[in-house]
Amino acid sequence: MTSLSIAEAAEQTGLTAHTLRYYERDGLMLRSVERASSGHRRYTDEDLRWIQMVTRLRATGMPIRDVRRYAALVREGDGNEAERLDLLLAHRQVVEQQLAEVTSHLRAIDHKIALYEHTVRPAS
Amino acid sequence: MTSLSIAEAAEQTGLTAHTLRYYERDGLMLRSVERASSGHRRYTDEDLRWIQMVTRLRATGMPIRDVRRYAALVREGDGNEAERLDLLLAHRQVVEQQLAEVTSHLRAIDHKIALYEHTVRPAS
DNA sequence: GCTTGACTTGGAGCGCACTCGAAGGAGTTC
DNA sequence: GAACTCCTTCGAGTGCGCTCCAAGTCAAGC
Repeated sequence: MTSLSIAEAAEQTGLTAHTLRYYERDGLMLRSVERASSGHRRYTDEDLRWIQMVTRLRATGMPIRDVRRYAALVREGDGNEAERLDLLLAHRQVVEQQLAEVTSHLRAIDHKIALYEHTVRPAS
Repeated sequence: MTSLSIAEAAEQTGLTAHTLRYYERDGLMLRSVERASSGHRRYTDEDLRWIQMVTRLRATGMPIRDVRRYAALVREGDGNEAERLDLLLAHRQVVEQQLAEVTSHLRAIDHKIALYEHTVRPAS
């Protein structure tokens, strides 16, 4: 099991060291990240996998507070899988709705683009 | 040609009156909205169509400052269609990339959901 | 003429998600 | 042992996009 410094974890996850510390103190991690004798953080593979999940939730627009709720459920351990599922399903629905909305707005913008392409290169 | 009060325009566009005023003072409108003798704003159909375009750009994640740039180009009048096209094409590319990213993250989340569904209802 | 309600302005405030700065400690390199 | 680098914490600052407030104006109804 490798364990990484915060800078290495930052590089691996694509987040900044600042953000990793921020996530930890904001309750988004499953537990406090382990420390070397120097007090420096040491990230395990498990930490990295969790951060990846957090990244996915964030990248799909889940607010920090909901990620925190989800983390709390996972932290509690077995028995609340139904709640976790509810949370993820609700999120999924929001995301799909947003995708549909953005897609439809994008189509309208595409129409505008087509008009401008006609104006700019009338031959086409 | 109808002309609407700010409250009516807000209802029509789905924005708040606050936001409509904010857009105007932040340079997102094509020109100052006309006023009744009382000083109250009167929105024309043209205003509403423009606000719809702004809404589409915003809903697809275009930052206010870019909407302002686009508004400035349209305000300038004929002759800069190529620039407007560039701006929209650049935006379009960003949006498509984001859609792809969100979609891929969502698929990963769906895997997680499938796992939980298995835990919660093992029979399925 | 008084009240009511919709509107006006300028400017302050807010929620979110970071992002950064200052001051200091530990470990490595010469 | 001095310099350098990487890390620590606490707390403040930033950028975005609204969102709201206070004080005032105007038109209509009673």
